[in-house]
Amino acid sequence: MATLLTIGDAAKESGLSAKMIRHYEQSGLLRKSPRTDAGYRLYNSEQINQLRFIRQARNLGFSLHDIQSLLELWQDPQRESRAVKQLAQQHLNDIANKIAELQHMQQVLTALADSCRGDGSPHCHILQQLAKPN
Amino acid sequence: MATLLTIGDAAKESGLSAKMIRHYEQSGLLRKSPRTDAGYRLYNSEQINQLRFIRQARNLGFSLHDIQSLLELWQDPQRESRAVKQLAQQHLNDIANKIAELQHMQQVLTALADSCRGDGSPHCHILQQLAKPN
DNA sequence: TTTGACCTTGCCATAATGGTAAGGTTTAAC
DNA sequence: GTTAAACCTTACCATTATGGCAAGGTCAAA
Repeated sequence: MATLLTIGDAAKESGLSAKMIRHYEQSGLLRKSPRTDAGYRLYNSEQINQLRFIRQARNLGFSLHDIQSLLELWQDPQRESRAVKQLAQQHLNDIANKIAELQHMQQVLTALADSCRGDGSPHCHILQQLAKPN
Repeated sequence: MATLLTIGDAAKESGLSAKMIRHYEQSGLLRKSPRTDAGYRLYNSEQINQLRFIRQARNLGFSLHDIQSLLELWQDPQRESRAVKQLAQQHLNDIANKIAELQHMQQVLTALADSCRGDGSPHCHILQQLAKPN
């Protein structure tokens, strides 16, 4: 009783959009799914799981490139968890870098905004600072 | 003695790439610069300042769209600092949201990574979690 | 049989930046 | 004076992940 879903239902089940599922297939992240005679894609529960896997990895900010690796590791019974952890660690590194970058912007811009009256007068420290030769 | 710089020197002075300067011009952020007979773009010091302004705003993470507004405000003696501050505040909001999102990823992924041995065995809590129906 | 809700592919758009290619120009050196 | 290096020009393509639209085929229910 392998229930087969069309792409719209697969999308609902997985939380991805049908558009993206097609895109993942076309970009090689997913194997080509079987089709009905009319050409409709069909997904079984194993593939739905795979779609969920992708969605959850996307939610953690992994790139599709990394997700390809994660999928391969997932499906490889011989994998070493070392490899997975390394991907995660690398991604955590990227995340930390981005956070730091954003926090720096936040800090500088907050200081500028705090020193801008924000009233009807043209004087504005923010613009002044942006205009500095620095 | 209005010193005129070609785009390469303007790039060095401003910290932007020549490529981007052309792009900003073409996308309407900058007015078309005067050219030599041979068609080379020329920049005076006022324009160099404008380029620096753009670079500094980019460093704070403002979008080119916002920078267009900032430039217009900068050049408008009648501006109200209110408008500038509002742009800044909005951007700070976006920044805070992005940081929160990244921190959430960081938190979840850190917990997962911590519970993965990262050794030679295939068992991996990260993959397990990603594969969960949830 | 009709109609609405699906599905298909293909193309375009986003945001900001980089690369490359083919070709003209200027400058400095020989 | 010619040549070579270092510029400049435009135009096109690529990136990342996602969405939109259009034109057209299909399926199910009324």
